[in-house]
Amino acid sequence: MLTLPWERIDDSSPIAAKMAAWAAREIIEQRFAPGILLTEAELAAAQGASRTPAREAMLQLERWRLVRLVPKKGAIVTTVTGSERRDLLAVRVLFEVDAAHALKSASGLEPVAADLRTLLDRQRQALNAGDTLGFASADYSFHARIIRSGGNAVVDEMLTTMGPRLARLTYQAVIDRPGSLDTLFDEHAELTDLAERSDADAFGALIRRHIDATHFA
Amino acid sequence: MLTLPWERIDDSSPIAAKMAAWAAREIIEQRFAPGILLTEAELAAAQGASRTPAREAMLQLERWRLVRLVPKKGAIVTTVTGSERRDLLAVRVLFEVDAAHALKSASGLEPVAADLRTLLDRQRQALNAGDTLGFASADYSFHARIIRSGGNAVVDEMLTTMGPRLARLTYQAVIDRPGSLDTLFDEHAELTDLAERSDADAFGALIRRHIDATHFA
DNA sequence: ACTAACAGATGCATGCATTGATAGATGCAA
DNA sequence: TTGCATCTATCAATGCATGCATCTGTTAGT
Repeated sequence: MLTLPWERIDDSSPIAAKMAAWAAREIIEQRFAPGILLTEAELAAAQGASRTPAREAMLQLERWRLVRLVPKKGAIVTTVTGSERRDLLAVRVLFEVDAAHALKSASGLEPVAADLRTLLDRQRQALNAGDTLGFASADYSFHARIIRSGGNAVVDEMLTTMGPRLARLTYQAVIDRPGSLDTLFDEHAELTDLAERSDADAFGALIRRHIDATHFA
Repeated sequence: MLTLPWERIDDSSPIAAKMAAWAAREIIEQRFAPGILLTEAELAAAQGASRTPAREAMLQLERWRLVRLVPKKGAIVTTVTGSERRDLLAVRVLFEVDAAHALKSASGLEPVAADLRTLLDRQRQALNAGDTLGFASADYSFHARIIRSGGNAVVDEMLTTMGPRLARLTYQAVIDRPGSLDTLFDEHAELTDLAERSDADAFGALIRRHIDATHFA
């Protein structure tokens, strides 16, 4: 279903994957603050494992751009800058619009609509429960569902890589500007409506406006 | 300059990076054939190092999708499928068209044109010298220069990740259909011309046609 | 201010346990 | 007796732990 790392970890997952998912959540939920230095030894100790999987987890975290690896020094938790937000969301919207375009000349939006409705509900439930990370995850899944419908495997891979970063953005949007959530919900609902009516052009146009309203208001 | 891995390795690079770059070339130049099984020990022995950096290199190779990592078994060199080609180039063209669009409303195409001319020469020289990988690398740089001009850091990252895969595609196009190179050259030259004339619309349109002609003829 | 020693962290090597595949042996049925 | 399925022992490769060397930033001392 193209979910976020911490949603697909179970007990049998490799330790490295567990540690990466755990650390990603720590960073996104700001228990590891931007700027602080993480070490392999710390990570290993925190998870009761050795440095080897910890190192592997560090590489993952760097791939997700949640930390910046400084040779012979450590891993510094990154700050979400304005330009990162802009660039990241520009790519997401690029993928979304492209997927919407692909859908128009293919199977249509109907198969997607039901899933979007479900994911929208999940978002609302998470928010009501005060589960900010759950909300961010559901928001990611909502957009991922649209993009995935384009059927491009390479796009899928890239979106998966972007996942934790996108979740981090949404998490911060919820924390920093809770008022923007109403708009977000309205637009997601509208997107779902348009999907149900298979209006791909309006769908694409709304996606563009949606980004601006939610993250750059 | 946004180059390929084996172009930015020097003696002081980490062993893991060296091994990954070396193995990537072995795969792209088909000394490691699709389907064969690579092991960490092999890689380590071939480079006179231990398994630890070899493992790290394996993770890179998997990220580049040059191998598929099978747990407790090894790394299988992937095959370039038709769908991979389609999806990969679809993403490249998506980035290119977007970059061209961004340029139109920004600084214009002129600053890019000179670089494209240089890279086009590099392609021709590599081909004359029978340096197929050099040709593929220059081709990548040509497209990368266009995309990078869009100024989106996230796009840059993704393109970098795609680099070895794109080089592999071009390498195989040269090997399999050398006749297609004339078309490729003509179109790259035409793109350069359009860039010099700052005709962004024609530029974008030609990019789309270019992909089809080179890789799906 | 400059230098030198120190401490902490990575980079890399290596050893051990675990696991998945495979070849060979074994037993049973036709 | 031969063919086939199954079971087992072995082996190769990873997953992980750990130890040592190297490098970098810092701090104490002159």
